[in-house]
Amino acid sequence: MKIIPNLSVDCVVFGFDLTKLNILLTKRELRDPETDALLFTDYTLQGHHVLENEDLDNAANRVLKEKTGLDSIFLEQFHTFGDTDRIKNPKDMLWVKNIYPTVTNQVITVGYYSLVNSAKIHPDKKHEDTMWFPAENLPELGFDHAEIIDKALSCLRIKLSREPIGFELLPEKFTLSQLQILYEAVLGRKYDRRNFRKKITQLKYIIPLDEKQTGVAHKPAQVFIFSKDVYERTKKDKLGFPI
Amino acid sequence: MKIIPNLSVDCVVFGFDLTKLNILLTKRELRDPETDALLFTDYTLQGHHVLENEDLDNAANRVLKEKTGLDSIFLEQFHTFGDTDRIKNPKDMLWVKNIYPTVTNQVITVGYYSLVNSAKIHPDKKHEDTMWFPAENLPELGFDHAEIIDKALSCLRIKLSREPIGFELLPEKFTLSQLQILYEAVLGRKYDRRNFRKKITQLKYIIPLDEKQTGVAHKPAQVFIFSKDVYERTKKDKLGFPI
DNA sequence: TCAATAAATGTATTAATTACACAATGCAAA
DNA sequence: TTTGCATTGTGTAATTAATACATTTATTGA
Repeated sequence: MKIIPNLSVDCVVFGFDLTKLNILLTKRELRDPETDALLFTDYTLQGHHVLENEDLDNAANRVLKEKTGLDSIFLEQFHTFGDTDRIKNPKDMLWVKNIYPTVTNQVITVGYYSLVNSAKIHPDKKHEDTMWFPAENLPELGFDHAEIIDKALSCLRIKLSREPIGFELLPEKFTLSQLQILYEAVLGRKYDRRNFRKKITQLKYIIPLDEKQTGVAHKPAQVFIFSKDVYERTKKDKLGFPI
Repeated sequence: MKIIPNLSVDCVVFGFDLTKLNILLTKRELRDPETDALLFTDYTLQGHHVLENEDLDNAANRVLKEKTGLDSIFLEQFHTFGDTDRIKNPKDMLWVKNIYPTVTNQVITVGYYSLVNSAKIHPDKKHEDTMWFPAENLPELGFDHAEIIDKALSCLRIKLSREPIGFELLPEKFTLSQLQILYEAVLGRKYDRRNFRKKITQLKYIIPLDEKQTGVAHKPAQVFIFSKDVYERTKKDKLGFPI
């Protein structure tokens, strides 16, 4: 399959480990082709060129599948980055010249973000250079990926404050505290415990189970599930979080 | 300047005529190259391929300038359409074959919407095929432009409900009724007159002038202006730290 | 001067948001 | 077995925002 040289997708994979928001990044190294000396190392998003005759959304799904092993996860297109000087940093220009010498210097990239429960991505031999970083504390990034991540996060915030997509970041069964920590981590603010629970428990699509948390050294919490089904049917009762 | 054959921008130009929301469309005709018989006619958005070495945002601005004469108006990227079967309607395939025989059949297009006060676009000899249609009552559209318009409108609604961008659609001086009609037209719902005014008049960045509407056959309304300046400053105030 | 039109205005009701503190549970360590 | 620790689970009052609703006023044109 031939790539389309001037078009790529980049995926910002957000993960939540029940504590904080993380972003999946892949280590990039450039070595001198002659001396093998390490020229630089940094981290990048999961991206790849779109293939000829491939839908854009499929390209994003393919990249995710290849880089994380995950299939059919939440994926949302958020912005397309098309400045001609996107690749302007000397290290990036060097990298492109070495790795993709055939690629035009004007590549536009379509940004997607996806939401996964971090536990689902195991540290994998095949992808040992790919790992989670706290969204609050990212390493040095390549290309314009810092900008792409900023935009992804601000789009995610708007989306999360309007639609119940946070469950994509949680295990199927979760506690209300976990849900609250998730909202706080993504939206970057705190909520009052009782007010948060009051709001959540009046949503019919967040359903309490007859089941408790196990293996914790304190009072175990009740566990809940999110019903997409009930949500779709009752979309009228809206979820709105003031940011 | 050479075009990039697989990349275009399409602009959904929204206009408001103090009554309803309109969309600017350009008539498209295809005639048989031999008999000159009219094969079909419909309407399309303002779009064009991106040029080599042109920033995406610049391409959108260029298209607007070319098609409407307008410069530096509100322009917002909202979605990129990249399905391989975007052009699947027989009439569109025929059109591409006739008009752009060199263009690959896989073109992705980046959607922008822009907001203008309709009065600013005069019916112009140079662009007599370009005209306004009520957003509620559009003619037959080419390509996937109906889908693009739907998405543009839903993105505009989200944006308008979060940020004061409606003023881009109004003349500099406007009345509160005009503003209300605008919000109703875009968001597709009605507001109570007194409640709407109560809400608006407590915003510091919507400033009453010592001036009244003239030439109307009823009690003239007070006129207001929007101060982007005040808005930017008061927005920042919200981010202050409590002591 | 009258009719028509849209502007301007206030109050009461309901709903949503915010602020706030302590007892109960289960595990782990002593 | 007792005690300490960590976290869950809960209610009420105060504030703010959203909603519903009707009459008088200024201007133009007939």
